[in-house]
Amino acid sequence: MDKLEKYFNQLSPLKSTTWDKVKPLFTKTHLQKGEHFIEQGQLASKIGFLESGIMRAFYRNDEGTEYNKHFFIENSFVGGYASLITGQPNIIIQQALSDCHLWVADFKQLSALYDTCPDLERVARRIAELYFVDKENREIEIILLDADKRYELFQKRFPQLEQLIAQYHIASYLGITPTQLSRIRKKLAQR
Amino acid sequence: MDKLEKYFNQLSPLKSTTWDKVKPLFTKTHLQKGEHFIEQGQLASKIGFLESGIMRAFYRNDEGTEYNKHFFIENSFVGGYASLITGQPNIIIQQALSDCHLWVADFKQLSALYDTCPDLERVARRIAELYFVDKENREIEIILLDADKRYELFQKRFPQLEQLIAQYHIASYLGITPTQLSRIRKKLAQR
DNA sequence: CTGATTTCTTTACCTATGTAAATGCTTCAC
DNA sequence: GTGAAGCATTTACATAGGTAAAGAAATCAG
Repeated sequence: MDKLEKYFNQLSPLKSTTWDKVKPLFTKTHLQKGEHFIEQGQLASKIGFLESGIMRAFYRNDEGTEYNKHFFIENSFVGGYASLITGQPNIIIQQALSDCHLWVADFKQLSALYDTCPDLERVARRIAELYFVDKENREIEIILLDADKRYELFQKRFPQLEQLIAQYHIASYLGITPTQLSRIRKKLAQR
Repeated sequence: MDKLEKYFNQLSPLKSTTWDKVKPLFTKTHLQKGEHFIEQGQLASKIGFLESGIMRAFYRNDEGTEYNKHFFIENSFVGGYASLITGQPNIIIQQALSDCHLWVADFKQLSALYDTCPDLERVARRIAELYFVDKENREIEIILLDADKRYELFQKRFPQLEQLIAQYHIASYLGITPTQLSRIRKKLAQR
């Protein structure tokens, strides 16, 4: 769990006494390819730190249309963040796209430490802030860039990923159909 | 500045000693219709609380295409949030769409209080978290809903706004052209 | 009130992307 | 290695939405 400690510390240094309280809350977990970390409709309760593997977060509407909101690679937090924060039922499914190793903690226990460990709450604040900035950029990309450009951005942002996951997952992340992604790939290959 | 105090407190209660430190950082400001609160390219330094009026946050790319990311109505924070957080130059312009009354503070002075006032940092955390949830929902809407549905959502979310601002601002918020919005309005009127 | 300016709508045409179905191509279990 | 299942590509057609320009309506300055 060195990776987790490093991740925390680069956001904002944690006192060792805080880390001593945080550490025991996390237990090692394994997810097999295809398994879900969190389901739609339930209240989120746990937070995970992805040490290795690939996961996706996706939304599925009533008609069964899926949209891949995000891919997680190593050194990312997973969990129904919005549900944890708002206490509303979770609407985002998270699934392992490969075998995954995670450290998992109960979010209530973790956030209960905010009262006595302001340095931990600071980390939480920074995470929320950075997540927001991330989303803001993505929003602009979605609105202002066409799918060709978003595809190129995806390739830059997740260089390794394209080889490891299915095309239709990438298409869903880009907000288009596999058909359209195939057309785009053809066009780019011809240049 | 009662509204500001109320706003803080409903996110997470502030100690009165904290409020005593926060309050003097804010000074009253007026923006005329059309004035900018923050420009593209500069480092954000101030944060404002919109007491009355309407503002918009928009992105403008190299070709001059604008995208209205957000409308602010009374009781909202304005300011180059991403720039304040990351220290990178601001890319989002914020402009008054009507005469506006704001309370404005220097963000560095405000965030410097986090060290001594954990209750203030908690408010900051909650704001960041809620902003994130907001963006997450908007992302899903943009990808999965067509413009007709997004328009109806806009009308529900900002009931008063449609009368007060130009159609092309709404179109830009929806990520479409005024032409398309006009078509949608025509279609909806015929039902 | 009147002319000028801005905004909204309409039209004609074009492009990106969706849908559905057929065809290949991989991969994986056995 | 072989067959089945899943995946990617292609094709034909349909639709949402863009662009440009013109016309209609609303707003504003004097």
